[in-house]
Amino acid sequence: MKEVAAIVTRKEVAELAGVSEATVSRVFNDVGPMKEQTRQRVLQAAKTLNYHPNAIAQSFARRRSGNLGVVLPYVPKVHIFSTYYFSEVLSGIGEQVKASGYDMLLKFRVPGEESDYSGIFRSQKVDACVILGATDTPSERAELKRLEDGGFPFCLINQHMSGERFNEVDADHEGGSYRAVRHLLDLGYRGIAFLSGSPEFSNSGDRLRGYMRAMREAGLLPADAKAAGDLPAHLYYEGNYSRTSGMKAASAMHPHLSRIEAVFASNDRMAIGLMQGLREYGHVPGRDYAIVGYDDSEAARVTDPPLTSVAVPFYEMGRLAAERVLRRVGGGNETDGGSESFRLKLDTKLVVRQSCRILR
Amino acid sequence: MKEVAAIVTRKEVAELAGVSEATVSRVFNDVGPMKEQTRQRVLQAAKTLNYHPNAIAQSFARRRSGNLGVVLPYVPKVHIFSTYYFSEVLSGIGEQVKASGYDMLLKFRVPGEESDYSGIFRSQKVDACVILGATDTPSERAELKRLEDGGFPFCLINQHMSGERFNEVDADHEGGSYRAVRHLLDLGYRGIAFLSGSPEFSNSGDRLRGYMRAMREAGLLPADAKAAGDLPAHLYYEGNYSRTSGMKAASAMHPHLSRIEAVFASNDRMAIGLMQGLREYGHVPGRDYAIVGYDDSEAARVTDPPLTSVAVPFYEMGRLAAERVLRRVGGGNETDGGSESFRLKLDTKLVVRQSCRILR
DNA sequence: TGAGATAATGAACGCGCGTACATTATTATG
DNA sequence: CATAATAATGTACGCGCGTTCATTATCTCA
Repeated sequence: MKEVAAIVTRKEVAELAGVSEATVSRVFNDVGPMKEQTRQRVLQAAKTLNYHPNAIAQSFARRRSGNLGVVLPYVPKVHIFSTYYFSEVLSGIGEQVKASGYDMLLKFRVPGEESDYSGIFRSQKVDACVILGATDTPSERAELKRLEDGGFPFCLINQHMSGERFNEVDADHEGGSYRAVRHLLDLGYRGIAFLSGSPEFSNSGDRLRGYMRAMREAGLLPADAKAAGDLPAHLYYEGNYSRTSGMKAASAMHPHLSRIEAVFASNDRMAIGLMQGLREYGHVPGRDYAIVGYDDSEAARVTDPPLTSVAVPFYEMGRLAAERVLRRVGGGNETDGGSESFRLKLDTKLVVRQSCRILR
Repeated sequence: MKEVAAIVTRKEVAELAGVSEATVSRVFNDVGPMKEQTRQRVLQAAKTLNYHPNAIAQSFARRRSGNLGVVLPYVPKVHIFSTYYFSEVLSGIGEQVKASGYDMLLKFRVPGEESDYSGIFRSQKVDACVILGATDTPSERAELKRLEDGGFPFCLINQHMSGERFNEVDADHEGGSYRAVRHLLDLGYRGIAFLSGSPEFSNSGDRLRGYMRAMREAGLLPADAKAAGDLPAHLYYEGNYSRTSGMKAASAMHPHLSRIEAVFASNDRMAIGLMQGLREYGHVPGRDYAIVGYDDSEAARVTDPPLTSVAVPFYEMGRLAAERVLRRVGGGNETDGGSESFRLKLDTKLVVRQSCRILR
């Protein structure tokens, strides 16, 4: 390895081209009137010297970093990028960031630590941010309020905070959930259990709401049933969206299998874990019970049997969040017309595969 | 949304604390002798004003960005983060970046565009970079040579460029491949086909080499067989690491099924696609033929039957690449001892599941 | 040809830090 | 108590840009 090569500045370009530094700057920023001859001279000198403007100096002078921050929850040793939700959203964000001429700066946030959001903003290293994995807790709400009060552009993905005016991109989880359970009902299933994810995520509540709405309409729940606590114990289980928590749920579900004909799981991973766990009790999906997952991840396609699942457009959610928030900072080609918060809710869709046979 | 809040600089902190700006700087950087009383006064003033140093100004003054660049290939609309290899490596990089107090800046590189590597370096926006998805083509080699010549610290992952002194973190794909095929041989299989990935990746060549070594040693190939061209046509297929290319390979393989007892596929996705494709011809994996995948992705565990697969420590590869290259810039707690290039090759491991029964 | 208007370019300085060198304050020693 | 040494702090400036305002060059018109 050799010494780091000398950095070429606009000063050297100016000298070689026989112009001032301001002219070099003007040429590179396409600013003001410029004689074509001068312009060519500068560009030629820059090419000769292999000059690239120093991005840090530019950011500093412009008071704009050119970075879109993406805030991810940090859990040690967890392969966060390998989680379907995160990977799809990030892919969508990446697409938009590239299209908008921004760079994507990842920030890992340790859950529970304070001031991380505010610090992200105040250090000026990102112009805006998109937040994944936010939870609806009082301290996190307070931090987000601080960000909002400071006028810093950000957007939550897949996490609704009712009563706040935060920018959000979400999906119709209630609707997706409802359709999944209606599908099971239409196939003749009545004893339909629900495997929930962690309740601090708004989307877990949405899924539960959709499940309960469908069950109430089918007369399988009392008309005033509103919360998980109103469900019969044998119909409600909870995991943390991981496959292993799905396997654990299988153990909990095992004593009640005679009363359960179908299961609606809050994501594919838990559905898969549940299927694996129940198979150990000789209970075969698609034959002995029906199962619907959520997310329509790649894995849903390769299980045995392939999983009926609710498709959520995570990629598009990521892309839209990035697009909208970058518009707020004037990073794109247009400036957003107003300063009102934006709330988008994208449609979900049921993808039917072989995990649910016609029962009756 | 409100106006962006006024940014507090060290000037305001200095005024409130009754010291000079240099003292504020010293306190925040823990530099030089400092009276404890003065230090507390400064910290209190900073807290009162909610001061955070401006990261861009710091980077500029320090001539160091604090960013580790991660270069990813950009293919429009491809959900790159959802690919097992990328997601695992990125998770490992993320872990190390967090531990080293760096930020992770993603750069998408359009394959075929020139000067992207050099521009990344010259814009000074990253202090070092880790490159994923590099290919062994003359133009890309030339670009990497330019980076190396400029003394810019970078590291290739999973891509060996023979004859160069680039920093590399790789895995023993030849060994993993060899063990996979030996496993099939030990189970009694003789007609073992190979489904290769794209040949511009060095690791595709490694897998092929391992396959061929095992087959030669078993007397199933001539002693001088060295390249794909030396293989019988019915034993060699090529895909591009995607599941759909695996399904396509099933069609190509179908006419030769009577001569194929087992398949070694270059990654799990192609293995899965192949299994799905062959199942459409009534050919059932684990019963009618054996199959071994590569990567040991999550999907390998949920297929029917669960896939025997070679586990590659992508996460650890990412983590080590980041660690090593950040050491080069003095980003970690230690400075690397020398300026020699580093080359790491991590072990792979065969994980046996139910896709290969004992044949004879 | 001269004056006025417009185009093109240069000089100067700020952005918010880090730090070298200068200055001041404090402590130790004879 | 005076001097020397050391600790603590301040002044000034650079980092490489973007851009305002001043200056110079060029063009148009009477």
